[in-house]
Amino acid sequence: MKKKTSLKDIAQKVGVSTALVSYVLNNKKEGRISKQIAEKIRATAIELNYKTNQIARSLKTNKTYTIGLVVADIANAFSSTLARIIEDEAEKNNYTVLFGSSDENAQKSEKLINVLLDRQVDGLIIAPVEDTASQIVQLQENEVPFVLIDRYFPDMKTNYVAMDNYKAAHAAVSHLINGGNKRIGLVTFKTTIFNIVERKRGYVTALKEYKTSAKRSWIREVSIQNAQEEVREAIDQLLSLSEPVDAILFSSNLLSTYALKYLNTLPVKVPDQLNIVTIDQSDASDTFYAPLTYIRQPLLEMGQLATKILLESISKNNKITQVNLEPELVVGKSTSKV
Amino acid sequence: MKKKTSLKDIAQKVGVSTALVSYVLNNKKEGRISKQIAEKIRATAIELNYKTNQIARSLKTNKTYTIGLVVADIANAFSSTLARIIEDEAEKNNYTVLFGSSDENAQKSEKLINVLLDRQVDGLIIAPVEDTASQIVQLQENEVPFVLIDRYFPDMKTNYVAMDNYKAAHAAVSHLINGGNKRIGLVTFKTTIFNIVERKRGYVTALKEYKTSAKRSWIREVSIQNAQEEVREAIDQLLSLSEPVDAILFSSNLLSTYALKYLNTLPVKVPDQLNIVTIDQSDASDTFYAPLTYIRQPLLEMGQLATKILLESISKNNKITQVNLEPELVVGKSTSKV
DNA sequence: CTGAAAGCGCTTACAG
DNA sequence: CTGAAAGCGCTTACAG
Repeated sequence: MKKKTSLKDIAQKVGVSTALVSYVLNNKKEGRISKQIAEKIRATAIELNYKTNQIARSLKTNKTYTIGLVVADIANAFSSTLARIIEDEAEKNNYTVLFGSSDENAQKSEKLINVLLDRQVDGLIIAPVEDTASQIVQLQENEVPFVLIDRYFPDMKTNYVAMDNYKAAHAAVSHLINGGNKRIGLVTFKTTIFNIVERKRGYVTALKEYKTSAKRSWIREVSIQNAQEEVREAIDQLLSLSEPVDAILFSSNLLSTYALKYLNTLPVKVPDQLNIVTIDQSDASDTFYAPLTYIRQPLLEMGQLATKILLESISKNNKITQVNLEPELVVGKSTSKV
Repeated sequence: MKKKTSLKDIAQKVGVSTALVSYVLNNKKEGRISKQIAEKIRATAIELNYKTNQIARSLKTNKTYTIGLVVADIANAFSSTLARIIEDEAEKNNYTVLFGSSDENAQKSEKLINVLLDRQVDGLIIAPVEDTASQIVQLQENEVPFVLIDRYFPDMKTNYVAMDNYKAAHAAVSHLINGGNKRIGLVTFKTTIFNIVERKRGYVTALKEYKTSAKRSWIREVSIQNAQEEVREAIDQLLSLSEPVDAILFSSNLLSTYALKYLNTLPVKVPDQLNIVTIDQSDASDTFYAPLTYIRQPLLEMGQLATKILLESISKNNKITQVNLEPELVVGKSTSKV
C-alpha cells in the first residue's frame, strides 16, 4: 500500500506543528487559530488527500468506535437481518461493526470474544451460546460494556434485549387450540439455551391451561448439529402416531424451513390435514404454498435497542437495562382450517 | 472498562524491560532469553490476564489483520452466505472482518470504503455497485489491495472472482428450450452492473441461437428500489400477453423470491402452465411447492478464492488474478413439464 | 493566542 | 546475551 499522508506531512508543508493541524481538522479550539492558517491547513489536507489514521487516534483516545457482534451464524436469516439493523444503527453513531459467528459452540464463542476484545472494541452485542455463562461473567469482571440479544441468562444481572419467548409459544399454541386443533406437536432443539427453553415452557403451559397436557410423544427435540435429518424423522414420527398430531409448532425459523422442504415431498396437505406455526419467520416460510402463520420477532426494535443500550453503556452509565419485547402473532394460511 | 494490563505492568512486576516481555510473549529470539526469566514472564502474563492490545501493535506494525467487506446488503442471503465463508477463511489466517452494506448506492459505497480505509483494513473485498468505477480507480491509485467479488468492471485490470454470468443465463435458457418452451420471459434488474448485464446478454444470445429471437415484451426490467411491486407487474404482463410466455427466467434470487410469493396467490401452476428458472437460489426457492430449477452460484469457491487472492495481494505480489467460475445448472421441479 | 512535548502500548533496529 | 531507546500517528494538558 502507498504511504499515506499523516498530520506531520501537512504540518511540514504548511509550516506549523502537528498539534495545530490536529486542532484544525478536528474543529477544536477553532477560535484560537487564525483563519488564514486554518484555511491553508484544510486546503493542504485535501490536496494531499489526508485521511485520519483511526488506529493511531484509537491508541491515544482509547476508543475505537467499533462494536463487536457475536451471532450464531451470520449466514442465517435471523442473524444477518439483525446484523443489518445493528449496522445501520451503529453507523448513525459513527460506529463500525466487527462480526463473528459462534456456531452455537462455546469454544468458538470464547475465542471470538477474545479476538474482538484484543481489537479493543468499545463494547459487544452477543447472542450467547449454551454453556457460556462463565464467558459473560468474565466480561462483567472486566467491566466490558455488552448487551445480550435474543437470549440471556435469567439469573444474571446483565443488559439484554429479547422477545418474551414464553409468551410467544403460548400465543402460538393458543391460536392452534382456538383453531380446533386437539393434538399439537412441538419440534424444537435439544438445548438449554434460554429462549428455546422458554418456548417449550410456553408450549407445555398453554396445553395445560387448555387441559390437553402434552404427551411426551408430541415433543421432538432435535440436535443442532444434525437438525435437517432429525426434523424429517420428527415429522414422520408425529404423523405416524396411533393418534397423529393435527398441528405442529416449530420453535425456530431453521426448523420450520427444513420442515417445509420435507413437507413438499409428502402427501399431507397444509392446513387441511396439518396446521403449522413457526416462531420466527423468513422468506422461506413465505414462499411455501400455504405461507406460514408465525410469531414475528421484533428484529428492528431488538437490534436498535441493543445498539442504543450498548452505546449508552459505553459512554457512561452503569445501570442495567433488560427488555422483553412482545411477540406478535401473524396469521398466514397454514392454520386456517377448513 | 477496567484498566487492562500492559506489557509495562508485566515488565515492572518481573523486573525486566517491556522489550523483553514483548520478545517472550511473541516467541521471538527465544534462544537469547534465559528459560527462567521467560517462564516468569509467561506466568505473570497469565496471572495478570494480559491481552495484546492489537491497536497498539497495529500502529507499530502497520498491519491490522482486518479485512473490509463491502456487500450490497448483509441481510440478503447471497451476501450473508458469502460473508460467512469469507469470515471462516479469514479466521484461518487470523484475520477479522469489518463489514458494511452499500445498498447498491454509490454514495454509501464511497463512504463505507473510506470508513474502512480510515480503520486501516489491510485490504478490501467488494461487490461493487453501479457507477463506482471511480472509487475502484482510487483504490488502485492508492495501491490498496482489493478483490472484486460477484461483479467487476470488464475494462479494468483488477482482481476479481465471479461466476460467468453469461454462461449462467445461457445454460438456463438452453435448459428451458430443450424442455419444450417456446416463449421465455426474462425478469431482471434495470441496471448497468456487469453481472446483470451479462445475464441479459446470455438470455438474448441463447434465444437467438435457437432462432427464437427475444421479443421486447418478453424482457421486464424492474428497479432495484421498488422490486417487489414491479416483479408482480412484470409477471402479470408476461402472463397476459396475447401469446403469454410459457417460462420465465429470473436473474436473481431476490427477484425469484418475490415472484414465488406472488405466484402462490395466482391460479397458474408450476411447472404445468409455467416453467421457472432462477439464477442464484436460497431456502425460499426450495420451500416453494415446485422447488426451483436454478443456476448454482459457487459461493464457497467464490468466497474462499477472493479471500486467498486478497491475502496474497496484501502480503506481496502485484499480479492480477481474475477468476470466472463455471455456473452449474441444478434441475428442480419447476421445469419438469408434463 | 500558540505550539512543544508527552504519551497511548506496542515492536524492533541497534548499541552495549 | 540483554535492554534502552526510538518511533508508529495521533491527541491534549500544559507551559510560554
